[in-house]
Amino acid sequence: MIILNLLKQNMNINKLYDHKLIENFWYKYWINNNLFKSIPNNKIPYTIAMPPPNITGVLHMGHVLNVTIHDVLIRLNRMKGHNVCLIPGIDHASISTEVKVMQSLKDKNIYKDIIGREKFIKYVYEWKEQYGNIILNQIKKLGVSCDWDRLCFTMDEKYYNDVQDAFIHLYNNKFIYQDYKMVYWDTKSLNTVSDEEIIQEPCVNKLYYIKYNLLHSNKYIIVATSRPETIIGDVAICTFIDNKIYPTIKDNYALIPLINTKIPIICDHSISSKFGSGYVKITPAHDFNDYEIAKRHNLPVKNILNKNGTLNDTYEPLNGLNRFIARKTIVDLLIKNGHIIKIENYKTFKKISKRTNTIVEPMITKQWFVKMKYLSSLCSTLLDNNRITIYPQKYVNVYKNWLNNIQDWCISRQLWWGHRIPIWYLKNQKKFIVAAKNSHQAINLFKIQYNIDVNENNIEQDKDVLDTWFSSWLWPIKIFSKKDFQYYYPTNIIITSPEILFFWIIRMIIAGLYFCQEVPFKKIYITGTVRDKRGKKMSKSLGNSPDINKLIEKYGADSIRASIFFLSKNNNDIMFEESYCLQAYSFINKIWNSVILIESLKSDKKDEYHIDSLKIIHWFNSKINKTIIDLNQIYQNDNDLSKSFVLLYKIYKEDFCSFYLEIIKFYTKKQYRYYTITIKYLKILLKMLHPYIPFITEEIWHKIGDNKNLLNPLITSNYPQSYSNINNAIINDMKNVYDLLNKLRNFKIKYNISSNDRLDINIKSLNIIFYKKYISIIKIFIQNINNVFYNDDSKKYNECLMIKNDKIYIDLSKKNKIDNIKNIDFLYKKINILIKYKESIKKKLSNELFLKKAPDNIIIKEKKKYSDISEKINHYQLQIDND
RNA sequence: AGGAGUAUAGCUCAGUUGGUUUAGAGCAUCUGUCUUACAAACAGAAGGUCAUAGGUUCGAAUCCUAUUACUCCUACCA
Repeated sequence: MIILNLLKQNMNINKLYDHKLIENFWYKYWINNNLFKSIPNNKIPYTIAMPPPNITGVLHMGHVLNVTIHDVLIRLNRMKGHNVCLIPGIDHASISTEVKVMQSLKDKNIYKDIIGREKFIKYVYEWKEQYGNIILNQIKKLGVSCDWDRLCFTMDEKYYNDVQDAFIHLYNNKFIYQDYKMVYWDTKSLNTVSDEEIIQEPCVNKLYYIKYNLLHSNKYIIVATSRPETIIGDVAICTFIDNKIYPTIKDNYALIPLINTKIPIICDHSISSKFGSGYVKITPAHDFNDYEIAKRHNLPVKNILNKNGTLNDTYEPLNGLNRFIARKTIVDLLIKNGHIIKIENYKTFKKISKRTNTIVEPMITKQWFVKMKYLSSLCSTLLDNNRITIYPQKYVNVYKNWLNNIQDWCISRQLWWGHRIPIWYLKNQKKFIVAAKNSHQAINLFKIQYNIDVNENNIEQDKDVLDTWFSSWLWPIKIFSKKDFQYYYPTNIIITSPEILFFWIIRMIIAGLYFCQEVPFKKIYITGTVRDKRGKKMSKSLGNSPDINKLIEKYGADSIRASIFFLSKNNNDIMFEESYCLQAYSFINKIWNSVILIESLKSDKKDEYHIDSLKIIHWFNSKINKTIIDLNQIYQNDNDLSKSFVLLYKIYKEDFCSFYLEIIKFYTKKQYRYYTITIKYLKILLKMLHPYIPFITEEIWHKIGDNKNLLNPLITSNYPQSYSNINNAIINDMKNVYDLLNKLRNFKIKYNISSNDRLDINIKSLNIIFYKKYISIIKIFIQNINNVFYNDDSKKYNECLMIKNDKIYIDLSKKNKIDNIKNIDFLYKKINILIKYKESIKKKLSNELFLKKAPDNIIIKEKKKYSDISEKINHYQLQIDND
């Protein structure tokens, strides 16, 4: 048998769909014929600015999801006659790029601090040339129809300029200010470090319980700390809110051990009663949480560390000591003076700089901020006025929550790769500041604003660069030329993942409103997150995303795109596993094979239909029109692309292949011709499927009918409109035919009826017309049916099927009867279920309150149900009795 | 710690304003079938106390409250 299979496969090998060949061909064709290109014209535009992936990126499943949704919407709207424009881009990604390039330079023994800023930037550009396009090529492989001529990079000259303009504009309008912020500091490289450059390692640390005496009493309080050397920087003692002892000590002061400085005792909601002693020392200069508390309580900030990690002169015995040696020294002193009550071990994390392997130190630094209060108020009414809609709805609350709690935005980063902050200082006199794009402008401004004459040599530009988001928040407003902006802006939709709703989406809206007085997009479409089978988010760093190139190679881009929609239901998270591609792959295979069948229907003869087959043609006509309408409804309402794709999957696989084609195939054998009408339906189906699976549909489009010319590709064809009325009666009829078929197939299996058996049946029904109309179709699927009698009382065989209230008697006299006991068991099981159901309805109907309060139509329905069920039970009971 | 979300078949999810549903799909499972487009196919079967506990109602998977578990975002662990 296996050999036979192999033989068959080999014979059909040229019939197999070769996705690699076909996908490459069509992408090239689309590009070469400028079919993705968009130029302003008199059509209505449909524009999407694609979220620019990082240049450090490699395509992972999350991108595939995002990018595919983009392309489906774009292809759909292109076919619907819009002037569509999908703008691709890449993001310079300051931090991750700088870290990545530093890493690669480190292997060559090159260090950025040694080679200097200019040379380093040169290396970054070299790196970008080499690796920056990987992700774009992968996007192309997926078939995404971007206008590649509009490719935009956040470090392009024009974009760079725009970012600087935005900063200067905000600065001149007093939205940008300088303030202190706590950041992590690398004491060895003397630089700030970002979260991405920090490794967290679990470790066991010591927790010291230290006695602080009170000033106006002989009591004391115990404070737990892991960093005893910082007690000399204490400015307060803090306890939790419900501490019952607090009222008795709140007007008192605590004395710092050894140095005996008096500090106030406060309480704050951020302190937990469960950890440590319930009292915390507040050292604002050296701890993130303490810094926040100090700000809330107006406490001073007392720095005790030098930038290289040694202690300063706050307390003479520790002056100049390394922070870890200082800890030992002060612990010894505290023990000697009886201030240490106990020392405990506890599990925590230490944060280590990837650059130098030293433990990082919280440090207060001067940074640039954007005032957000007024800016965020610009978007407060957008949702209520429907200027922007969010899909799915569940993110509306998240959006509002973010907007209400928005904090000022720290936009400076101590890096070299990125947009350099356009601020100029007078050397050695930092209080003279101007915002300017270049030294030339700066010199002028110093003269105008401060009346100071300066030259290139005594001014300097701020060394830091801007947060990457400060460039990407301008994305939708700065990717167009001035002329194009009028035409394309605002864009129609933004498609993105939930985690950057705050970082990016809200900020883009703010920028759009502030700089252009118009929202940047009308709809926010939030996709799910792609996870692996264990629920972990798929990402590069975890390495749990499958290699997309390999997946495309194996299954084809169409399959990968389709599987996204099989999985992404309701925009929920996707648990991805490679095996899920198989369903989509077999669907593609199915489509290809169905076309082989359809092409075999081709004939020179004039079309001529068998009278019975017209029903199926009319039915499919209604069905396809209904699908067109249903799809349009989905596209108009919420763009739940998974729902629409599954609808298409079902009509193609179940209605078209399993039903329509099976019947057509049957009549074709009898020399009737159905090619033209079938091609008409196929074309409509291809059009509707094209946005999801563009390659195979385009290929088939050119292989069928009279369409064998490349001048009329599917990608730019017109999207199908509903063209005739929907006959709901026939759709309903066919559903009943389907039910009947199921019952008969069941019956066949139960009674072990072989395909050679020919059986007579007698149908007793009030609706004989229905059976007479469709019996020819039923016979195609159930070839066992021999003579059919209607309401013939002389023919009442024992075996009987109940369908609704119709009875279909089947003569099994020519056939061995099946095992009676088994059959009776089955019938009893059925009766039991029905009796249970009957009871529940009886209970309902005998409930007076139900009869009094429930609406009439419900009561009538329940009564009808009751009588129907009673009859069914009787019917089954009768069968048992007869056996 | 704050905010949001989810809980329905082995898995991924539907389930319209509470009553046409005896809670449905698709995968996976099991059974049957080489059938001239497709065995990566076709046909069939089995599988569920709708997370738990209360409440509202004539009637709850659906509305309300509490609990539990998980996920995400933000901020963190003295």
